[in-house]
Amino acid sequence: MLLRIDVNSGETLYSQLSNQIKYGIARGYLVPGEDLPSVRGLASELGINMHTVSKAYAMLKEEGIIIINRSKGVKVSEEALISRDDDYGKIFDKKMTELIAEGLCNGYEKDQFMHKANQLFDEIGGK
Amino acid sequence: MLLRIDVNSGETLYSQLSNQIKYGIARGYLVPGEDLPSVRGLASELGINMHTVSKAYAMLKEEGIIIINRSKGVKVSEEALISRDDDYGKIFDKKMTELIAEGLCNGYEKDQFMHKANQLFDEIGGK
DNA sequence: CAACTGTTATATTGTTATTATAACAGTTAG
DNA sequence: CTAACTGTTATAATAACAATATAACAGTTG
Repeated sequence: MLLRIDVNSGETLYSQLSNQIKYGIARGYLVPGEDLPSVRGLASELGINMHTVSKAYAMLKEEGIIIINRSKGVKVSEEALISRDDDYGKIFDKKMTELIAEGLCNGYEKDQFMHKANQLFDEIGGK
Repeated sequence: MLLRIDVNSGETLYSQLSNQIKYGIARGYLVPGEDLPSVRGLASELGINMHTVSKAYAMLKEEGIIIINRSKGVKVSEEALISRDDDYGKIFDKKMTELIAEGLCNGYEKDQFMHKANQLFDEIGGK
């Protein structure tokens, strides 16, 4: 899977990486069990520091999305698409509430929100 | 409207403020045309610095959500709930795509996403 | 043993967040 | 007119964070 980062996006590099990997899994570009590049390999490929990649991986590991083995490497968790963390519910609620509130302040009513969600799910290929 | 900030949340103070004001508008706690506290007043009330409040207000002004008058003060824009910024469409798409991808990685399928969105819209009182 | 894994440690640089003062310019009430 | 209020601008200090750079450590594998 192709990963790209933009140093001028305002978003931190590790956050960009983390988000793109999540998107890749959601989209099916990355499948559970699949190996991910090594921290050194990916850092070299992207032209960034090893620790920046390591931090992105650590965050994904914290969410249970990837599995890190100290000597074997990194792979997508077999349960990457399965609900497992109850604490995530609150985080998800907060994020969605923020998106809804901000959307409403920009003229996105419920109908439009739902329509856009449908559209994006279709693009991603979610069930 | 009651505003609260948490210095240990990880989220920046100005971002917390901005999000809460957006939520207040979406929820109807703040109505278009309504006056907002002065930068000094709100800073004092919250126990934070004037410039932190000013930054939050500047961001909301940038989004067209509030109106700032150098000598009269700050109020919610009359068009706070009306679509006006075409550039926001891309930002909204990106944010929702991130939420969908992350949700899928945590076991939130389309059905659950839609159900949660419906529920939160009901709570907020969106049409 | 050599080459690879992720991890840990230490240090440096640059940016951002937050606070602190102070001054400026426009508006409004007394 | 003055005093008290607006937001804005400037400058500075501190702390935290992001990113980089080296280096070493401890497992695993060919």
